[in-house]
Amino acid sequence: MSKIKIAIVDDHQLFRDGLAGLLLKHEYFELLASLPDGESLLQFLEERESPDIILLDLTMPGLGGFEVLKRLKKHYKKIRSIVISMHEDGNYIVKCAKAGAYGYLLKNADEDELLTAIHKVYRGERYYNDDISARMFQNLSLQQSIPEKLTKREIEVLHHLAEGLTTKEMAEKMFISTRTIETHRANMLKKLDVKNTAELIKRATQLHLLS
Amino acid sequence: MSKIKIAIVDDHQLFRDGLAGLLLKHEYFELLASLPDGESLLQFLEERESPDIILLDLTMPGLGGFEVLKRLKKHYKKIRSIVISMHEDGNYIVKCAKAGAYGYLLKNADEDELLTAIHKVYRGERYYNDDISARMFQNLSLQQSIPEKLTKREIEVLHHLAEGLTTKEMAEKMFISTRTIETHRANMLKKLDVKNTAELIKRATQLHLLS
DNA sequence: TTTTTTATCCGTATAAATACGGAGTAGCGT
DNA sequence: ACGCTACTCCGTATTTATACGGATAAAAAA
Repeated sequence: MSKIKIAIVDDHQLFRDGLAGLLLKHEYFELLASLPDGESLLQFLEERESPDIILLDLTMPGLGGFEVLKRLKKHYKKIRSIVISMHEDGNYIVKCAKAGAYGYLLKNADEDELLTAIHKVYRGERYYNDDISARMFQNLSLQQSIPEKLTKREIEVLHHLAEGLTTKEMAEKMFISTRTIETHRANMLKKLDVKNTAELIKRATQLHLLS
Repeated sequence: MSKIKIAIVDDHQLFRDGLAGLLLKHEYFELLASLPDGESLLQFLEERESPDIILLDLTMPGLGGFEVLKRLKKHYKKIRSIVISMHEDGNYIVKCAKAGAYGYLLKNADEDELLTAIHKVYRGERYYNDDISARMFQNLSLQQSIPEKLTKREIEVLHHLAEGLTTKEMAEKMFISTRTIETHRANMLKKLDVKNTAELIKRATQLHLLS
């Protein structure tokens, strides 16, 4: 029975070493490469043999994890990636799934979970544990609740709102009529399906519109 | 010259192994123990020799990192802890510093940074990199802006506010007068030093009062 | 070129929030 | 026992937000 060929891509050596140490303990894995960034991976893939699975960090200097996922999806369809990331936010998880990731683990996943994920993905299945799935669904549910995006001006008003400005103060600051501000506010309430400004600010925070 | 005696405490074996592998590469470190939780550490300290430095995770089942820090501060004054955590939030960093941590690293710290931290802390200095320090100061700055805590009732009103309820609706839901709600709202505006409800919700979110 | 979207502004009206002041009572801390 | 805090509720007033409807013009998309 052939070994599962794996490559690790993570800019933190500490973490790569830990992963490598674990993988080397199991004889049905073959560690092809342990690489510090996306560029190294792409170069490796051009010159050497392809792994079955890539264990991929997201936040790396230069070519980031998302970009790597997209390139793999486009040019190396047979390679399946499992993202191993610090980010728990549903945004990241959804973005990874869309970019072609076969699985998503947090960096605090334990050995059993990692092994399970690798085997499932190797078989062509997806791996997302219950917690990760819940975050993904919660994020998708949040995104679904926005039928429409906010416009540039609305975003600007939103930021001023969050700073505590009144409609009158915003109008003065933006050199437009209070009525215009009123319209922008009303439109945002409708778009984000909220009752008032308090709920608007909360929803906007959840949707990362106030960063 | 004696070796620096180190213990690792982290519930994730992957991470412990990575750390251990790195430490064993350097001959001026002596790895006394690699332990999965706080209870194991305390037991180890009772029966075996004390390390100079503990590399300590925060989020562990059973006895958590904060509790461990406090116990160490109280009973093992000579042992210095460096927290190594996933949490980037200033709240955690400040809480660790207060609980007695000598240093704080994120789990994505690289080898050089880890070594620097260990050496500095071994000399009795603190180790917080620029980014960690900035988050700490930002958090302290936020906390300083609250001269007073919110009361139980105020928190309850705050949550309802964030759900979009009006003063009238909250009064009905909480079986109290609208005037009472008005007083709670006014008090919160004063306590958190904000101008209106929009800014209140934003500030409350920053202060993690709406989790 | 046409249609849609975005940004602008209006009249009129009601609801809600904020602000100034005040007060009584129960529970908690010293 | 006393003082303080938290919670309760009030009168009066102004400011602000929200809601219903409407409109024009420029820019972008189809």
